[in-house]
Amino acid sequence: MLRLTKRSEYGLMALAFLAAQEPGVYTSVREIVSRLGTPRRLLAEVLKALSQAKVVEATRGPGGGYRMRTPAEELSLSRVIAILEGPVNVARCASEDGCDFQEICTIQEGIAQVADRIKRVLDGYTLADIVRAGSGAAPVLDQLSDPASHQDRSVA
Amino acid sequence: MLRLTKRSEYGLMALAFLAAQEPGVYTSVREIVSRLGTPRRLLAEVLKALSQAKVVEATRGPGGGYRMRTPAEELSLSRVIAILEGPVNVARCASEDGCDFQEICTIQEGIAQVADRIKRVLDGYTLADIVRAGSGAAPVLDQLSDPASHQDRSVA
DNA sequence: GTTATTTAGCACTCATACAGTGCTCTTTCA
DNA sequence: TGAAAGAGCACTGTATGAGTGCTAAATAAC
Repeated sequence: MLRLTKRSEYGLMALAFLAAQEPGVYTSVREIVSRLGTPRRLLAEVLKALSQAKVVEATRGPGGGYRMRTPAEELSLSRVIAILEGPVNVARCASEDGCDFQEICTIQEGIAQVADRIKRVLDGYTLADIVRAGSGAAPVLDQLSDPASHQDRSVA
Repeated sequence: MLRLTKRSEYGLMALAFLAAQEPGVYTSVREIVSRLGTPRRLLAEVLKALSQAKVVEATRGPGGGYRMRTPAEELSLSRVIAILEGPVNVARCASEDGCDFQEICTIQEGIAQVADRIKRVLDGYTLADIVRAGSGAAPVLDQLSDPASHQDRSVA
């Protein structure tokens, strides 16, 4: 259905929040949840996953919590999504499993291209870009690679 | 999960097949299925939907079936997907319903940008492009707008 | 060392939507 | 009139997403 899961959304929200904190400071799940209003346990799981993937780091006990580990500028959207909902496979065709119709399917190549292009969009966006966009500024890579600006072939 | 549904895949396969037939000739579901190996009833539903959306046209009775109505060059991927699985909303944030965290969410803008960019990729790809790719050729718009070629910031 | 705080680990439930199928009706051509 | 083909209708099973409860282990403060 070509949509991000809540896990990814919550994860990105939490990461944006953590990235905005004082560097080095730990913020607890309780505190993040009280700000964002997301389901507590779910966010905890998301953060745990991000912690295991070394995107954030955790400390237990009073005063503990999470803080950024990977700089926002180096954290791609595709990485976050891969951690929270598995690797991005826009089409089964393009996935490792391969498609069931390999022999006769004429769209495989084309779909793979599309999937690849979407993948690259996600690769190209960093957490920093996401946050930046929220503050009004345009993401860094717009000038390099926005297909939109060149493209008016839309039919829909 | 950021993936196309089978409906879309089957639909695109069938459309590619129809687009490759003699212009004007009707091809029955039975025949398409016998070639593609997709589940019969499911493909029938998909084609019915495409017919109602005037992408293909149908005739009943012996010798009947489906044929293209919208030229492959004018049929965008996003249109097909919209018909077969509803409008593309990469993130709920970006959807019409709006997100539940509007007040505090700092990633909304950024996500909307990403969603928009993905949407444009899908807008920009036509059935003709998909088919072309399968025959070895590069899609028409690669030279205009492939972000990939400019972009090596991938972290993942 | 006891206590409070906080992450870690584990498994289950509920809701949604995707995938697939059976049967009958209507249209159309031979 | 009969056979072929799409149209209409609704249901079932499965996967995955979303959300929750409880307990254990670590750590800091007292």
